[in-house]
Amino acid sequence: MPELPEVEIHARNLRAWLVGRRIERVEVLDPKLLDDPGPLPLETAAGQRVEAVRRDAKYLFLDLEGGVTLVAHLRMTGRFVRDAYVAGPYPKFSRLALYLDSGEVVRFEDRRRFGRAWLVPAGEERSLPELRELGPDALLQPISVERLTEAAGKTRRPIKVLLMDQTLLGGLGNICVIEVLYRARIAPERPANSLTPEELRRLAEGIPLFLEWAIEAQSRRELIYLGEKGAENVFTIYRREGTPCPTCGGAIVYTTLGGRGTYACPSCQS
DNA sequence: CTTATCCCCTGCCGGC
DNA sequence: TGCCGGCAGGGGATAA
Repeated sequence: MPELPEVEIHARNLRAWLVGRRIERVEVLDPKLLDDPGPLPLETAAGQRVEAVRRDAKYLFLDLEGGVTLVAHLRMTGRFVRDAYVAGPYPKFSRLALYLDSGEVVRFEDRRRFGRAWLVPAGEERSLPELRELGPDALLQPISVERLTEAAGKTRRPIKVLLMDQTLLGGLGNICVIEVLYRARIAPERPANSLTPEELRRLAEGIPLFLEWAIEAQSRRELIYLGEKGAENVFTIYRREGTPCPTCGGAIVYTTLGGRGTYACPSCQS
């Protein structure tokens, strides 16, 4: 269930696998992937060489030589994998297959089928309705204290909900926000307009630092999403209800906020 | 306009 | 063991 760090790791993998390779054939294995259709049929990508792979927020972009870009979002359970070509049925949950001139296949797997892909003319990815209001990338264009202060001052929404709003800044999801708020010692339910200048400064500075850390931490082994077999929880408080806070030793508590599971240390975060 | 709730899907886990 | 509710790191649509 990827957020910016996991999507960034995907971008690095895809860059190594795809740049300079030609996509010989495109096979859409689950039409649900195209439920919200883009301007061009995905199969148009066939025969084209991959020039670059980019990431913006939680979106991936494959720039192809023919002046088109394949845009993908992993949603909750999507992932790209690479295999040597073998004949026979696809592994379960395969939604898209890109056959490469190297004899390899890059597949998109997605258990819950929320993932989406679109093909757009180069430079026009922002014309997709979903990307039209997307805010600046949380890592590549870190939010300034001034902009965060301005946005926070305008709303009583909990700060956790505000930070997950992709129109303010793109890339943070449930885990990132939980961990960033813990590091900044701010309670998730605090109304955004109640934060002090010092707290807003800690937050703005802490976001890119956490993202860098999370990318590094999760690059160290194979990327397996939490909840799947073999997953390792590298995070400090996420999914650690009842375990001792590493700072004060008190118990981490679980609540819900905006319909999402939330973890916090009530004595360290206020 | 903002904010809260529901929905899309499927698998897994814990409790009974 | 079997069933069932609850939950899951996404975002959009809809209702208030």
